[in-house]
Amino acid sequence: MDKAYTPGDIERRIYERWESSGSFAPGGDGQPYCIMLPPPNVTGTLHMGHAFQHTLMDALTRWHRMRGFSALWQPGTDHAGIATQMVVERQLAAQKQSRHDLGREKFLERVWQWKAESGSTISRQMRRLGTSVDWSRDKFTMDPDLSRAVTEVFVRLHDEGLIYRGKRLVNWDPKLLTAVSDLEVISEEENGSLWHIRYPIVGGGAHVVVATTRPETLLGDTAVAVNPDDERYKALVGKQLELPLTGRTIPVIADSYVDAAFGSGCVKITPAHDFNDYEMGLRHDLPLINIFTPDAKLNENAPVQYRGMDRDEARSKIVADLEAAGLIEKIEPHKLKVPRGDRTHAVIEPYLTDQWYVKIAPLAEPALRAVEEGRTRFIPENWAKTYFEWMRNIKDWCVSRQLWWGHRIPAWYDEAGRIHVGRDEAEVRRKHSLGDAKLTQDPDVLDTWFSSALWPFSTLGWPDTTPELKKFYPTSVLVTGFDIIFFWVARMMMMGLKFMGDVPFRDVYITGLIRDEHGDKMSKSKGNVIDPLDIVDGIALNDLVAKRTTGLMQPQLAPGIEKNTRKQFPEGIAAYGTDALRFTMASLAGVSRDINFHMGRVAGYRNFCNKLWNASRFVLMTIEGQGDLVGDAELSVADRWIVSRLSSTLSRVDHALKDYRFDFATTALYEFTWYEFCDWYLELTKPVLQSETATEAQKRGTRRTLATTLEALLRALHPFMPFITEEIWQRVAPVTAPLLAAANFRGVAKQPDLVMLAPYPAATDFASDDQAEAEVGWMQKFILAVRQIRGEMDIAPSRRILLLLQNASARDTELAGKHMAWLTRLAGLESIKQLAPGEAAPESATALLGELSLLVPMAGLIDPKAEIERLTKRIAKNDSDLGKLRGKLGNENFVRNAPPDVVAADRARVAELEAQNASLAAQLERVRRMGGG
RNA sequence: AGUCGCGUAGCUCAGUGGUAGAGCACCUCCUUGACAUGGAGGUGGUCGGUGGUUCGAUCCCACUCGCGACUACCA
Repeated sequence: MDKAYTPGDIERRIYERWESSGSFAPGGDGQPYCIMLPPPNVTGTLHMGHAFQHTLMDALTRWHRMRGFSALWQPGTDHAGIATQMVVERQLAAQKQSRHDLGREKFLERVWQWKAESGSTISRQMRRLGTSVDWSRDKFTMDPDLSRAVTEVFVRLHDEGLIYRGKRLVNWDPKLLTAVSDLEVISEEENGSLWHIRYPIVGGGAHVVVATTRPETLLGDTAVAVNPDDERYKALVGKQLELPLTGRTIPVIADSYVDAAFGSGCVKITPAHDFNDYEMGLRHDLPLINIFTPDAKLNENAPVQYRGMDRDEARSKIVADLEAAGLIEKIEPHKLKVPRGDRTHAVIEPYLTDQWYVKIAPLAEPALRAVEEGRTRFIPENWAKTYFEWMRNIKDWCVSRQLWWGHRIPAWYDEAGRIHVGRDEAEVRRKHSLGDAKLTQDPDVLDTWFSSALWPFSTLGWPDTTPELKKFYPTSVLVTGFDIIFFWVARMMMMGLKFMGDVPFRDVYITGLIRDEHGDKMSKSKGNVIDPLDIVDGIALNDLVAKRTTGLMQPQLAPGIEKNTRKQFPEGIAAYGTDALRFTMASLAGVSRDINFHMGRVAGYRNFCNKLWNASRFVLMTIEGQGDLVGDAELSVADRWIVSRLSSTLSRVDHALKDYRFDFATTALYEFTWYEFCDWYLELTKPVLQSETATEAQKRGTRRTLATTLEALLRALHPFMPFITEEIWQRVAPVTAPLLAAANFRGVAKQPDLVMLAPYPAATDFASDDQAEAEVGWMQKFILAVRQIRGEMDIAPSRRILLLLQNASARDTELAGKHMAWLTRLAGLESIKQLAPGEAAPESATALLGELSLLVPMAGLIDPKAEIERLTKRIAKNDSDLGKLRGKLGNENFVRNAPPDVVAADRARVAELEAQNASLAAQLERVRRMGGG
């Protein structure tokens, strides 16, 4: 094995082996376990959020697979209607073409072609991350079978009256020329103005003032509203006003929606261009005057001088004309929330159109109940509240989009304009006895999320009753971000309950959102995006700069981005490998909502990979050529200790993973590997293996423990770092195979070829050993105490020192004698000498281990001043602790009310500290007499 | 306005009704036969503030300050 772990070539080779062996498909007849991959956009690329979530899903899948579950991780991609169509339209625009130049059919061909070209990018990236999805079941939302499910759902919902067509105000994107759902509208505060406009009262000479943020919509006003209780305007209700610039008159109406305290207390009402006004219009039977074309230019309902103007241009002109007419009272700066399309950022226009809607209340109710009753569980459970909040206030879902890329709505119009819904044209004709009447299919497509909502069952073969559907639905867990609870999770719940009669998943694990190291969202315009594969493979600084500064929407940001990038990554990014990235991701997966990503963390786990690699190198070097591991073997206390520690680690991991605490699981494994296996156990094996007096059975016991512990550790780490564990395991497994076979381990006579198919180690596979833990614990404290003296006294590691034991108990004497070889080796001792009771000790630096004093003679080794300082510090620390404890014990309420064991523990602690301080004080006095003074 | 979350070491974060933890950073010593992507030791915190409950609060409760997210609405 090489001296350092180099991930690059190993990873590709191993993935290829896994995939070609068919090991990703659910095998065996174990309990089903299923995760649905949230389908990424087919033309997208993998970002940090994917890397994060996919790591967690892969860890869960591999963990269950190794535990004998029949585990399916279902992959697939989403057609992402708007996003994908926009990409292709942009490509066309570069050639000065629009989709209309091509026509629907040709345009769709282009999109399919683009899908074919770029669709493999994301799956290639997923493979690099070790993703163990069942590629043989890969799905795309517009595959024929999934499209069939979409049509089926639409038709059934329509037949039940849960899908209807209606004319009402929708969120209209004038750039895309399509309706979008409420969720696709992002409202953010922007600076605007509040225009106060005078509306003359008919026949009076007086006027009322209305305040508006959208003066151009004045042309569509059909009333002015006041609060019915507003004394100022009571007399005005029912009167007519002159609507400026239009020659129309409009009534003053009273409606309690109006807040008398805001502005002048008079509101202009434009029912065709504002959601609240629309509602008010319905209440008061007001006419609707639509003044916009679909691309938000003024139409023929506007006075002729404004027709054809863009809404912004019209605003300026109208304000100027009002001003000229003396009808502007004032203009104030005003902050307002501007609704924009989440894809186009165009200002969304409430617009009156015919659209298809899903009647949501009857679907939401069971979905709400399922979570209330715990049939689906949110983790962390707080997210259930967010879900409830939305589901209780949910509004009908506009599902039609005036796009071309997507699932065509299965509705046909006859020449009389009647609508017929059916699975296909033939069925429609049959069902409605339409003969060969001329039928035209609805040109619209469905919201992308409509098909996504069916994902948990459409991918498993619904509407057919397939074996997979029976086996894997409901799925085990959904892993996703909180940003799509409404878009996706809630809708899957509704559709799953409606069409499968059961929840789509038992658990919903909501992950945090990956941000940059400052907590900022990663975005192209901030220039802080990191491509996960650049962490895996590394990237040179100049390439990184180029990647971050090309294709910017605002090219003027490039210099700043370049500067920050060069500052943050002066050397570019090193090739840390997939396992380091994955371990980092898992270690970040706690309960918090925002996750700040630090490259330093990855470097740390890259080092961890290297540590594991080198520990394995040591184990293999130690074992190879040293004979058969099967045979008489005697386990040392260290051997029994590491096995016991492994057992308790595995128990921690098991609990952590059952709670989706990937951070705890990785910490447990990291601590065991580095701090127990490497720092202690490997060092403890050396004196045994190099000993001239140890028996062959003792050496075999240690070699065997080294091998089996490492082998189990590799299996335990595998869900988190699949590549390095597979690579090392391939070398270790042949060594341990005969042992496992001899023990008929877990009834598995034959070891599998891959660690990914090996059984996950269980805590119960390894013996707990309290006695070994106690003895090794004693040794550790002994060694640490000596090291502390060495460290603080700056004694070179190469310098062997003499250690004197004073006041040793029988047990101290026994353990010190029994473990002499370990103690001298790990503490860097020349020898250990036990002082007889009453025997005088030379001037020494002291450490205490309970009653036992460890003395390091100072002569020629230690500066008395340093020892005085050290002792003084220890005593001061003890005094401070003693002060607190005595205060506590002096409070009779504490002694009376606290649990007896707590009181007893504190008393014991006081006694111990007092004894220590007495001993330390005496020592201090002696050192002072000797050198200090 | 409503809902939710956060405030713990220089940084990023765990955590607990009973002696404050990790990683990174920092300081000292060390190339010793797995590993300098390493080893040994160390410095560093009134756990945002105030009050309450309790024998005891960083933890539970109330209030408060600061930060953030989401939902709705703002003429």
